Amino acid sequence: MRDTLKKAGMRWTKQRQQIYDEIIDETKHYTAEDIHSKLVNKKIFIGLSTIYRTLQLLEGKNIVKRVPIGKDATVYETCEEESHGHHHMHCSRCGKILEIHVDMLEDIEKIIKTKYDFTITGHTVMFTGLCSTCYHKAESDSRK
Amino acid sequence: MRDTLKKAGMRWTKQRQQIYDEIIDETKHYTAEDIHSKLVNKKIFIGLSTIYRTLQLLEGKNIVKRVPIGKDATVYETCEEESHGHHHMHCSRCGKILEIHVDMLEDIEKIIKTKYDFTITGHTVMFTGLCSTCYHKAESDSRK
DNA sequence: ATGGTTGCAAACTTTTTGCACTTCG
DNA sequence: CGAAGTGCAAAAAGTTTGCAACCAT
Repeated sequence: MRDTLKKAGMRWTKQRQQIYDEIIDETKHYTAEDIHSKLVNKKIFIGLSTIYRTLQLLEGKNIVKRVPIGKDATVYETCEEESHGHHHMHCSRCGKILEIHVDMLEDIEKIIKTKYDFTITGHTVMFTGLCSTCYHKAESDSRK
Repeated sequence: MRDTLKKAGMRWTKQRQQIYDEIIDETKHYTAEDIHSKLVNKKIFIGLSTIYRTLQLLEGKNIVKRVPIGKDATVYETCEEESHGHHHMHCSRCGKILEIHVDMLEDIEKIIKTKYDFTITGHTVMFTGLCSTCYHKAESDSRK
């Protein structure tokens, strides 16, 4: 990331390093607010606007990407190095987000390239439904 | 839609009818604002908040669904009756949204049910990349 | 030195909410 | 009639922006 930014003539600042530290080991999803409060907990004070600006920057550089979760704030996740990674399942009852690790889109992407001449650089898949727990709860609710 | 709402003990009002008329024949995407201004153009005045409330309601009833497009406002589309329908491709250069009509997730959904016991009721797929036009433009740009 | 970067506060946008009034059933 | 729905205006919530000070290179 440091090199990517430098190559683009941008600077590697203390703030960017600190944001980077927050999101790099992160397998989870986060909003600008999330990062801000995690830093505040560590007594590190960075302006919220800096975080917004940094996330936008990193999105443009394909270091983070938005995930279509959360109807209020913009949720991001750190892009994975290898291949295409995981997908999401969103339980419409409890709101939980689960990750799926199933290889699935490789073949489809080839078809799309052939059929539509669209060059794919990334994708987001979100399944909606009921997680195991909620599915069973919903069943027993309906028996009442 | 009328029956769906009535069954849930909700009322079929003039406003809901008018919003319904706007979105039903719609193959496109729309925001609350879009619907509002289309109605205003037809000299129909409905409070914006009513539209927000209605869209939320319809989302819960699976009549419309959000699509992860547009970083500013919430974009919806009307759910399709049959099967699972289409998916989206978002060109990161020109911003155009293209629709893909490729059957793809049926098999994967079965796998997910078995592997994760997650009951899928819908899904959203968004591919990011370059459309044919932009891909060729980008190529020639890099030769300059 | 110089131009990208930050912090702060103010501005903006989108979405939500309280409440009195209206309307469907 | 009574409960659900609407409109309006005010409030929230999230995000962006202008600008002076700051600091990597």
